[in-house]
Amino acid sequence: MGDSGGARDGRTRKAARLIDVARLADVSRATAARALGGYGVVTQETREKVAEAAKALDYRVNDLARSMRSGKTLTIGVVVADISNSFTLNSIRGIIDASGSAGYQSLVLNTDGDVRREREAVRVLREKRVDGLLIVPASRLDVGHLAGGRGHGAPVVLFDRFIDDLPLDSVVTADFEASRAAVNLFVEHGHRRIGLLLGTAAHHGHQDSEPHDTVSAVRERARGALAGFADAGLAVNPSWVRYAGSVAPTALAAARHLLSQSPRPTAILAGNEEMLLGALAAAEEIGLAIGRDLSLIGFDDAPWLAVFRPPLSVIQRPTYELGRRAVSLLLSKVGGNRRSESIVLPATLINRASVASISDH
Amino acid sequence: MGDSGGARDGRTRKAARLIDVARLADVSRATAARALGGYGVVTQETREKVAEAAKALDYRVNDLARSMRSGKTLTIGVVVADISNSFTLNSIRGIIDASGSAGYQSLVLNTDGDVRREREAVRVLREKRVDGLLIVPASRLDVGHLAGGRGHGAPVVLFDRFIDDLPLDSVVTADFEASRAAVNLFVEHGHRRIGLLLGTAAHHGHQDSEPHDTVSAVRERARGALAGFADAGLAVNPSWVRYAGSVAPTALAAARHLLSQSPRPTAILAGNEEMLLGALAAAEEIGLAIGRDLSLIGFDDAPWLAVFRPPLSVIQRPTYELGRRAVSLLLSKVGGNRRSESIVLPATLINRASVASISDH
DNA sequence: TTGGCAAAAGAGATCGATCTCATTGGGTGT
DNA sequence: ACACCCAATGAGATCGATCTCTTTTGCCAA
Repeated sequence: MGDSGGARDGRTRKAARLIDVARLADVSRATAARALGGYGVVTQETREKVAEAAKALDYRVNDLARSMRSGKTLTIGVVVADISNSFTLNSIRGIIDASGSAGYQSLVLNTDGDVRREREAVRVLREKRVDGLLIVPASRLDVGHLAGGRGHGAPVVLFDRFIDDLPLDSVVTADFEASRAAVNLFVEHGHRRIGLLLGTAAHHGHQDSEPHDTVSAVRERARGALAGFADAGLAVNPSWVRYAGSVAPTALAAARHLLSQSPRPTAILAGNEEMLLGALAAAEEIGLAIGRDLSLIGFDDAPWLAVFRPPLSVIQRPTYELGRRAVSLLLSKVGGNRRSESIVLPATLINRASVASISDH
Repeated sequence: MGDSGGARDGRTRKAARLIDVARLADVSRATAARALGGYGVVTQETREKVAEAAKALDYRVNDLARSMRSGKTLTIGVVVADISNSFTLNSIRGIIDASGSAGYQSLVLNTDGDVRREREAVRVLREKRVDGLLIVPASRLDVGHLAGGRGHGAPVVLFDRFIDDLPLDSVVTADFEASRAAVNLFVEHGHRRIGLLLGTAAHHGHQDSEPHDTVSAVRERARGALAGFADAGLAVNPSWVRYAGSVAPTALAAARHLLSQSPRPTAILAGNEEMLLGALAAAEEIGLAIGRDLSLIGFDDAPWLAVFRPPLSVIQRPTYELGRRAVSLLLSKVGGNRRSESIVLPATLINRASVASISDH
C-alpha cells in the first residue's frame, strides 16, 4: 500500500530476487540462501522468517543464475530427426519420464532430418549448457558437430542410430535381425518376390539404390533383408528395392513404382510408418487386397493399427524402454562414467494377418 | 604440446570463455566481445585476430551468462497436455517453425493432462526465465499457476483451450460451430439418434455426465452438439452421451457402452482421435459397418485416415496455423503489446464417406 | 568477570558475457 | 607547436544465486 516508491514494491514491478527476500526478512543474502536451500545452519526462527518473506514476495529462484554458479543446468538436450512418428513419440515419452524422475528436464528439438537444423540445434543446446545430449543423427557422414569440441564436455549418446567411425555411445534396436526375421517370415509363407520400401530423409526423392548418406537404422534394415534373401537363396532384384523420402507423397510414389513392376513383388517390407501408409495407399489404388494379393510387414506399432483391417503384421520395437535406457546411459556419463557402451535391444515380429501364404512357387 | 600446465590448455580441459579468447588475442574482454558481437567499433585487424583466437579455442558463448546479463532468454516455453495426438503434433510444428524464424527457441513440456505436472512445468519454465509461455491447460478450475505471480511478467497465451474467468489471451478453434455443423450433417442425413463420445483427461474413467473439470474445447464441442440437437428439435438422450478418458482402453469401453444401448445411436461424433479409434474398434466388435450401419465423424485429420476404409469424415482444424498464430500473439506480448486478444480460427468439416443416409425415420 | 567455543549470520568472491564510462593514441586544423 | 577530436580500446560494474571464509553472538565454565 504505502510503499514509498522503492525499486521493487512487490506489486507487479519486477520478479523478487534473493536479495529482496533477504532484505524483507532482515537477514543477509547468505542466510536467506541457507534458509531457502536447506543447507548450512539456520535458526528455526530465521528459517520461518525467510520462508514467509519469500512467500510474501512470491520469490522464485533464477535458474540461470543458479546454473551459472553451479555449472550444471540439470537439463538434457534431445535432438530428434522426426517427432511425428509413433516410434519417436513413444521414445520421447520414455526419455522425458526417465530424465524427469532423475531430476532432469528435457529440451526436445526437432530437425526434420535436416543436418543443418541438427547442427544448429546442437549448437544452441551446447550454448544453453545442457548437461548431456541425446541425438537421433540425421546423417551418417556429416557428423562433425556430434562430438563436442574441446572442453565442451557435455556427453553425447546416439539414439536409434549409430555412426560407424565415431566412438559415441548409442542405444539402438536390433534392426538387422528384425528385418531378416521379417523376410524369413515372408519366405516361410512361400514368397520369393519380396519388395523393400525403405524410408530415408524427408527431402529425398525415391530411387532404387541406397542413397549415399543413409543412416544406420535404414542400412541395417536393408542389410538384414538382404541376409534374409541370402538365407533363402534368393537373388536381389533391384527393381523391387526402393529408397524413398519419408513423406507421404514420396512414399506413395515409391510404392506405386514398386507395384508397377512386372512381375511385381508379392510381399513388401515397409521400413517405417510413412512407407507402410504409402504401400497401403498404392495397393488400394490398383485394387490389391492386403493379406491376400499383397503381403505386408511394417516397422513400428501405432495406435491406428488396432483398427485397421486386415490386421497388419509389424515389427515392434521397445520404444519406451529404448528411451529409458538412453537416458540412464547418458546420465551415467554425465555423472562421470567414462566407459563406452553400445546398447542394442531386440525387436519383436508380431505376425497378425497381412502375410499371406503362397502355394505355388 | 608443450603447454606449461595453465588452467586451460585448450585441449580437453574446460570450455573456453570470452576471457580466454581475449587473452589469446591479446586484447581486453570488452574488445573481444565487440569483435565477436559485431557492435561498437573495432579495427578490421583486431576483429580478425579475435576471430582467429575464438576459432583456435573453439569458443562458444555461454548462453546462461548472456541471458543473465540481457534479461532475455530468447526462449518460449510450451506446455501441452498431450504431445502424442496429431493435433498437438502439427500445432507444435507450427509453433516451432514460427518461433524459430523469429529467433526463439521452444521448450516443449508434456503434462499428459495432469495438472500437477502442468504446475511443475510452468514453475520450471518460469525459473528458467523463458520469455513467454504457451499453454494447453489441463484444467478449467485449477489455474492459479497460469497467471504469473507478481513480477513474473513472462506473458502467457493459452492454446486450444481458454479459461472462462481468467483474462488470458488465447488461440483456439471454433469448436462449438464445428461440432454443431457435424450434428447438422448427421441430421441432414436423417439421423435422429446421435451419440457423443467426448474425450477428457486421460486419468478419467467414462461416464454419461460432464465431468466437473472439463476443458473449454470439450465443453464447446458438447455445447455445439447440443445446439445441433436443438436446431433439429431433438431431445438429448443422456445414454447416448459419453465422456471418457483419452486413452485406448477407456475410449473403447465408452464406445462399447454407447453401442450397447437400445435403441443404439445410428451416428457418433467422436471428440478426438482416441475416441474415434475407440468407436471404430467397438463398432467392429459387434459387426457394425461404418458408413452403413453406423455413421461417424471425428475430430482432427491424421495420416492414417488416408488409408482407412471407408474414408472417414472429420472436422479438420487448422493445426499448423493455430500454432503460428499463437506464437505470433505471444511474441507480440513479449514485445510489450498490452492489448488482450482472443483468436478463434474456424474448422472445416470434411465429409468423406462415413456418414450414411437414413431413409426411414 | 572473563576466556573459550560453538552456533549463527554476514561479507565478499565467483560464474561469464555485456555494456557504460573512462582512457589512450594518432591525427588534423590553425 | 598546441589544443582538440575522434577512433580504438580498456577498466569495472552488472545480472542473481551460491559458497567459502570471516565475524559476531550467545552461552557456559572456571
